[in-house]
Order: sequence, then C-alpha cells, then structure tokens
Amino acid sequence: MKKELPKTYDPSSFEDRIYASWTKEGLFAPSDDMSRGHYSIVIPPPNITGQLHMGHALDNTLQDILIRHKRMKGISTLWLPGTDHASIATEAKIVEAMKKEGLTKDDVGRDGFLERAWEWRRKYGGRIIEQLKKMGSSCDWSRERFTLDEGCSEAVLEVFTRLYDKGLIYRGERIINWCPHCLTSISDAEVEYEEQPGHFWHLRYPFEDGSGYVELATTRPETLLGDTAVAVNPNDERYRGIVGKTLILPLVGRRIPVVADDYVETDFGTGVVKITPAHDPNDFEVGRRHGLPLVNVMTPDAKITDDYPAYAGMDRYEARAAIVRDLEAGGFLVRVEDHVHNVGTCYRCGTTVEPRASLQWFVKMEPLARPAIEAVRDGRIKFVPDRFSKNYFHWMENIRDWCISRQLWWGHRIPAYYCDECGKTVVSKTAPDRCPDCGAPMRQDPDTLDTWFSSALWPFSTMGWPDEDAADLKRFFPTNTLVTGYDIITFWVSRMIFSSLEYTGQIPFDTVLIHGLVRDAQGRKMSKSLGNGIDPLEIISKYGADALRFALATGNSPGNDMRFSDEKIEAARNFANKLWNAARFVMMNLDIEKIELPDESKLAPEDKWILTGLNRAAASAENNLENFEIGIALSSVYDFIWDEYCDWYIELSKKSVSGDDPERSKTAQNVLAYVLRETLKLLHPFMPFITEEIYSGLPGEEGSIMVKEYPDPAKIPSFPAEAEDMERVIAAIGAIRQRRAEMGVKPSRRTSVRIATKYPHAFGSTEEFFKRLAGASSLEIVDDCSESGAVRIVTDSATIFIPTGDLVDAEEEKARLGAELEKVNAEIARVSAKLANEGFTSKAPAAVVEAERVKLAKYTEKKDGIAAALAAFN
RNA sequence: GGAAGCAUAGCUCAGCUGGGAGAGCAUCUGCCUUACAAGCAGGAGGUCACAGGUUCGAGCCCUGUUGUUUCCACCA
Repeated sequence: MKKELPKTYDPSSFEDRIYASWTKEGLFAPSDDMSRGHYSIVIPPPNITGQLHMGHALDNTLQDILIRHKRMKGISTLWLPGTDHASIATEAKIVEAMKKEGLTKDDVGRDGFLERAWEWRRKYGGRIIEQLKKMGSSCDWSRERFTLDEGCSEAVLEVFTRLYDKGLIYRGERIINWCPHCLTSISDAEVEYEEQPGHFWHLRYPFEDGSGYVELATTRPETLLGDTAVAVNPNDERYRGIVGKTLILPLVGRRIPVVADDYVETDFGTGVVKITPAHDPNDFEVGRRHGLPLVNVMTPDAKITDDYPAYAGMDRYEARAAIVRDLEAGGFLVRVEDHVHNVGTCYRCGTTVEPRASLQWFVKMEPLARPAIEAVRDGRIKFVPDRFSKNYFHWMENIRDWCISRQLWWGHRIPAYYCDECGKTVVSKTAPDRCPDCGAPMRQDPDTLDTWFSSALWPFSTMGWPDEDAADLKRFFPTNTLVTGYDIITFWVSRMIFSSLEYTGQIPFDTVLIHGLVRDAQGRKMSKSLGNGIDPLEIISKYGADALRFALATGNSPGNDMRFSDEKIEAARNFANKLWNAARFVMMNLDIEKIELPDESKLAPEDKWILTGLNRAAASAENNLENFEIGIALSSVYDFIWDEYCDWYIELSKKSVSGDDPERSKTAQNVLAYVLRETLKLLHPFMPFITEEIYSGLPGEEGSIMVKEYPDPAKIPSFPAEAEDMERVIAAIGAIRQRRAEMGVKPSRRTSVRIATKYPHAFGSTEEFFKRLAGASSLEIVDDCSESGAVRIVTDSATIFIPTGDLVDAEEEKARLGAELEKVNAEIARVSAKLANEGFTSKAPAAVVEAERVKLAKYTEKKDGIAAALAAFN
C-alpha cells in the first residue's frame, strides 16, 4: 500500500498532466447543487493581443485562490473567462502586419481588413488563454466569451439603442483627444499626461487700427493658424479698453476680436490668451461662449492643411519651427522662455495627443454617474481596501461626457444610419432598408465603439443579458468579487458599475478587490521599453506554477504594489520542496489502507498538540480568506506546515512511527496522514498542483482534492490544555538546545537530563523526545536537584539540570542565572505595575487583563525556579 | 493646484478592529541528526521617519513636518 514520491520536487513532471485531468473531469464547471449558495467572478478579459505578464499572473492567482476556496466549501462556483477584442491594440497589429506586405487599410477595404482581423484572432486570440491555463486557473472554459462575439455584440446594440432612445447617447461636434498615430479619437481616460520641457513664446498681435499691440504667450505657436480670438479677463484693469477691438493675426492676416472671459487668469503670463477653439479644450469652451468659429488647421495625422500654403504638409513640430522663424522675421516674437508643461499622450502608443474639434458620439455621464456613486456610498459595492473608493468618487463626481466613437474598423460598429438626402439619423439594432422620411438609401456610421464600451457590459453580457431569463444571469448575476488592479478603476470598474445599474438595475458585483502592480526587483514598473519584464511562463517552467502563485500571493496585501525577485520565487520553490519532502516522509512510513483519525483516547500528547495547531491554522486561513487577506491566510498555512508540522510534529512522531508498539505506530501514521491531508486542502487554493499530486497518493483518498471540503475548524479536534503541556516540553527542548549551542557542546555529545517541574504529567513519556531532539542520553523527572556540578536551565514551567561535570564553571553559571533573574524581575516589575494601575484594570478588556495575569504567573514561576537554582550554589 | 499611498532588522516586506514588534533573503556559529543542504539547530541585528496630541496603554488613532511614490486636474 506504500506509495513513493520521487525524491525531488519536479513540478514540470506533473503540472500539465494534472491540469488536463481537471479539465477532463469537468471540475471547473459550477456544481448544480446550490444548497450552499453560489459565488461568481468574471475575469478581467485580457486583450487578445496580449501575452501573459506578471500583472495577469497576480490578478489570476488571486481570483483562482478565491474561486478554489469557495468551490471547496461546496458553493456553486463560476469563474467566467474570456478575452477582449482590444480595438486599438489589435487594429494596430493588423495594420503593422499589412505594412510588411506593403498594404494599407484602404488597399484591402473594410471587409478585407475585418477578415484579416478575425483570422488574426483565430490564430493568436487563444494564446493568452493557454497561458492562463499554465497558471492553474480553474475557469469554466466551456463558458469562454469574447467581447466581439454574438452575445456581447447583441448586448452592445441593445445598450446603445436604449441609451440613444433615452437621450443619453448623442452625437455632436466637440473637442476630443485625437491620436495622430492611431488616427482615432480617444477618451479622456485614455490620455496620459507627462511633463515635458518646452517653451513659452511671447508674441505680439497688432491692432487693426494701428494702435499698437497686445502681448501674449503660448506654448504652441503653430496653433496660431487657428486662432479666432484673443481673450482677457473682464476684470483686468489693464485690458479693459481693448475688449471689442480687432486684431490682425500675424502671418495669416485674419481679423480676430478681443473678447472678455472669466477663464483667463489675470496673474498668469501677460493676462492675454490666444484662443484656438479647434485645438484646445479650454479655448473650445471660450469659443462656444462667444460664438467664435472653429478653424481646424491640421489633418488627421497632425500635418498643416492646404489652407495654409506656407506650411501645408508640415507636421506640427516642423510647422512650429517654421512659424516661430516667420514670427521672428516679422517682428512678432518678443521673447522665448523655458517652460515645463504637461503634455497629453496616447496611452496605447505614447504619441502626443492633438486636441481636435470633430463630430463624435458621446455618452451623457451625469445621470449615469449619480446612481453609481450612490451604490458605493451606501455600501452595496465595497472596495477592498476602502481607500480606493475615494479615487472612484473623485472621478465619478467630476466626470465628463464619454467620447465613445473611434475611427477604427475593429470593434462594434455604431448602429447609426444616416440619410444623405434629408439628413435623417436612425439608430437601430437592425439596418433600415431606406430612410423612413424620404425613402433614400441609408449609410451606416463608419465608426466603431470604444473597446471599454463593451467591457463595461462584461459581467452581464457574458451571462446572457439582454435575455433577462438567461440561466446564468439568473443564477450568477450579480457577481460577487471583481479582482483587478487600481490602474483600471476608471477605465473599467466605474463603467461596469454605472452600466450594470442602468441596464440591469443591479450592482455588477458586491466587492472590488484591488491589487497593486508587480514591479521588478528594483521597484521599477515592468515595461517593454525598459526590457525589465519578467516572463511568468519562464518562471513557471523553471520553478513551477505553484511557486509562482505562492510568490505572488505571499506577503501581498490588497492595494499595495509588490516587487518580484529571484529570492522570492526561490523561497516559494523551497517551500514547495519542503512540503514535498514532508509528504515523502509520511508516505514512506504509511502502512494503512485509509486515513482514519483515531479516537481521542488513543491520541498521544503530541498528536493532540498538532491537531490543535491544525485547528488554529484552519481557522486563520478561513477567516483571512473571507476577509480578502490572502497573504495572511497563506502565511498561516505556511507557518503551520513548516514550523509546526515539519519542524516539530514529524520529528516528534518518529519515535512512534518507527517504534515497536504497532498500535501507537498506527495512530501516529493516521495523525501524520490526517494532518497532511487537511493541510493539503488548506493549501490547495494557493498551490493547486503540488497539493493535488501529493493528495492523489494518499491511501484511501479518491477523486480530486479540488472538490473536497475545505477544512472546517469546527470539525478539527482541538485540545488546548494538552497542547499547552506539549508546549512546555517543546520549550524545554528548545532551552536545552540553546544552552548547548551557547556552551559549544558537540551535537554528538549526549548528556543526562533531569527535570524538576510542577507539571510532571507533561513530561511523563517524553524521554525519547529529549533523546532525539535535545541530545539527552536519559531523562529523569525529579523533585529537586541540589548537586552543584550541573547546568541549570529555567523555563516558566520547569527547571532543567544537566550534569556536565567539569564543563560547568560554577561562577559562570551563577552569573548567567543572576542575569536571567534580573531580566525576569524586570518583566515582573513591568507587568505588576500594569496590573497595579487602576486605569488599566478597570478600562482594558477583561481578556487583556487576564493575559497579563497569566504572564505574571509564568514570570513568577520562572523567578522562583531561578532563585532555587541559584540557592543550590550556596 | 487637489487627493492618496508609503516610511518597521543590512535588503524586500507582513503586522487584519490600539494590549510588550514578525517573516523571507542576507549575515554569524555548529551540523550530511537516512523526508528535505532547495535542509537542520542556534545566534546577532529594530528610539517602528521626525515632532506634538488622544489614551490606563500607540508601529496602529489625530495634527503638523520631512522624504518618497502614485492618481486626478491642466495656467494659455
């Protein structure tokens, strides 16, 4: 019946095999048994262009831990996976690929392009899914979804038409962020600001009537071509007289007015601002207030239009240089100063964004934001940690309308149809045959929707919405936990919340578990450009997926960034190896058909001690997992395995297992195996592969560990009193080891040990322990020992005598004991003072006061022991 | 300009509702004690950034200061 594990822990030899067997047995699908409730998570869908990186690895490890834990608790559990079509990123890839063939989008046309995109998706879209599987992710792959699949597209159409009918989606000419490289609009959230050194060019614009100039400063002189006014503050005494006058725009010759607007700060620059409504968001607003014309001076790829022949075709930076040169030549340049300013860049490609007035589709946010704010404020949705709700509120409360149209082809095409004859617009899920007003043919809007528009629907579009009766929707929606990084709260989390509330009337999830970024060993963000990214797949092939998961989960607290280093992953692998070897030891010694926890009457003190420890570890794991304290949950399991089970219990059990009492041996085997089995279950959500591999070798166990019941502390026997006695023995062994090490006693040298204690029952049958673990040749329980040639070690429950003959220097012993006495006296003084403090005893919780009393009693016992030991020298 | 996080052992970090500071790595000493040298046993190492405050009691709560990181805003 004995099963042997290979001598070394080699995760690559079993991880893939185990994952395949889980899949084959269909263990990832939710169970039909709903008696213990249900629990669901939707995966943050990775981009189909993506390769697994450490961020995914962390995100998915956390989700898998939560899911596996709930599943083991018998809850019907769904982890719904899928991918995101990632409009900009994917389109860029396809364009790039076509470029190698010498083709452009226009060459192949819209249909040809989409064919290529779908082909690309078929080829590479599953790559990241396969990588997630390497992590051990227990997603229900039979439910895998894609943001551009039929169901999700249906949801998008439904939402768009509903919002349009409600007046919450509108089309209008606004200033939007335009990426000249991606050639599309992007939303405010997709702009990243970075500080860049630049200049302030002080210019002067002449009055038409020849009465001089106004001086103003700009960081973007090339936008001068689009100036349609100059503005001053209405309360600025200096400029009161010029409001309403007309200026001649240098180089262009356009007549532009001086307007008064509160937007202008009197104490910044010269107090005069040039207004370019088509190329600056603030100027756009000023322009609207004053009815100024929009003059767009740039092409989509940020080159000057043909309207300005002197600069036509130049890109914005060439044009800037040329215009500055011409301004200087014309005497319009007063001076140039250095200036650092924030420049908006595209979050996808890093190109400097060009604000640009254009006709786009928007979602009216204010009415949607209100209930979304309320849902978090009243606690229906919780952020863990809570502080991220502040970010959320700030963003939601200052939200601006969301630009959702993209000048891309890969994505959900906007279901708006235009009649070129009469100008009619129809928004409809199905294409109208012809214009309902004039009967002319209609033309669909060429644009697609922001990728995040469909991601915002993910928690319910994947469950079957808009079919309100869809089985999954009824059963698993709202979902429970959303696990994601703080970097996409605005992009995604907030949009799911308002979307779900608006369309389903329900919250999308009750808890948002936020994690930080995984940084490199130096604390830098992992990035492609730095080349400091650590590839999770490489880590897996070198150390195993369990080690990777452990390294990511341990010591990680919600919302905080973490560093990933070789030391961390090695420590994780070492732990796996430790567990592996412990299991190997247990299995080598097992001679039982199945694991049965023996009656209490058969249990030895050390058995009761380890069971009590297991009980505590199980309680800690359970409580901390429920509170999303995943790192703490894991460390309590880790500590139990290494410090209690391996370092002590296995050593203690050796005397029984290999002893000559068959019944005692059987009991010890059963306890060893029982604790190992329950420990494997405790650890399984964190390290699924190694736990499954070991579990499958345990006698009498059938099926997969992943669907066994998670250890319930209420069902694990606990013996606090006996465990405390065992602690006295462990403390005594520790104290002897310490003294021997201090005295430089060779490990091979055995000495007899005598123990005087108030707790003789605790030390009753422990001789073997002292022989094995404390270098003892014999153990004797004595009432007292007054011989002087002995080392005396005093713990709070025993005085230990080791007659080491001439090794002992009486004076040294006295000095050492004296020092210890002093120490313990100081402790007694401190605790006594505390207990004498009426403020403490009356105000502190009873349990805390009691704990102090227990401490005092222990210290006092120790003091008495030391005093007695000292007395023996006199 | 606004907001938030972080500051704990040489390094990287835990420390969950306030009740005498922990881990991993590194380091020092001694061990191949037949599960494990990816290990075992033992040791050293901390005014918990600084200054006040609240409290019987503060690493933890409050105020301020310094350093550092991030998010938001965008003053042309």
